[in-house]
Amino acid sequence: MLEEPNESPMKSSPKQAENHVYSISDLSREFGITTRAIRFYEDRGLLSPERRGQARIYSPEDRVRLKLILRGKRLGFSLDESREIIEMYDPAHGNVEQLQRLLQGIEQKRAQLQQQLRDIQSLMGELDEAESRARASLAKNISP
Amino acid sequence: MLEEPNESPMKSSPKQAENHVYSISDLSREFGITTRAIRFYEDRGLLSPERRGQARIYSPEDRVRLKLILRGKRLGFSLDESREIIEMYDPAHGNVEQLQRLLQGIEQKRAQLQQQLRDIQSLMGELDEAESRARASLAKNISP
DNA sequence: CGCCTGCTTTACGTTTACGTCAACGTAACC
DNA sequence: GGTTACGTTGACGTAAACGTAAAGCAGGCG
Repeated sequence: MLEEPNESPMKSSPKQAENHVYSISDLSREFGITTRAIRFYEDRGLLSPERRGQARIYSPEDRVRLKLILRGKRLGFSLDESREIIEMYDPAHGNVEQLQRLLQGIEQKRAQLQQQLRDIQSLMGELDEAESRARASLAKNISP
Repeated sequence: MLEEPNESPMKSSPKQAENHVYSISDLSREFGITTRAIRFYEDRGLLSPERRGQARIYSPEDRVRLKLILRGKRLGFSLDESREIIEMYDPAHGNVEQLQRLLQGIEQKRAQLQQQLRDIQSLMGELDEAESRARASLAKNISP
């Protein structure tokens, strides 16, 4: 666990409520991924942690971003897609045209998610049927 | 469009209700994928169409399988995963032990789909928030 | 007959998302 | 001061899912 190098034993300058930080292996352990993967996400522009010398130090915000990346992976998104989605959160879009493109992107993602919802619904139903058939077949094979 | 070579002008032997078949380009057009992709799915064991000479001819069942593959892709499944799911449908599992492994696999997939559902729910909510912020920012920028 | 269209196989190339060393830096500790 | 733990930057390797020619066969047609 990465610890703050407190010069004095007192909590130095509690300027913010959360000054918790993570090392790269902290995050790799927590999420069950390799440090290589985390560095790769940084390479692809999805993370940009602070540095203490050479070492990366991750803020709680970085940790949230990582969670969003992994959620995106569970939904089958590419890293580029996840990056786009994450960029939809921060309000770094002053331009009107950009805001409209953002709204368009949001609408697109929403449509995709609705399609995924439909896909999941049908797959769930089909799994139910498959389970029924399997259970019936089991009952027949166990007590013939 | 691939047509049956009817020796006689009469519909020869209507032994089955559906004797519709598809060429590989029929399917590629219908689903907006390349023939290369379809052949690749066959190579990976997801399809096994009949042959008329060298040419592949696809039945309605093959077409359904292809639809299942593409649905799997939308959900972020690998071709191996999609193959496993498709194999859950057909009742080619006589052995009791295999049936139990099948039930296990079904349960696993169900858990994964439920996780995806949760992920989609939260992402949808976050998209709503992002849209609100964008609209607010737009209103501010348009009539300051 | 030659050409076109559609299909085939073979094979090498590409992108994504990392895995896997290698070689090195640094801080702690015994 | 050597070792151990953890970190770093390359650099090369790899699996998945195709893309992209290249070269050839089969049938229809003007």
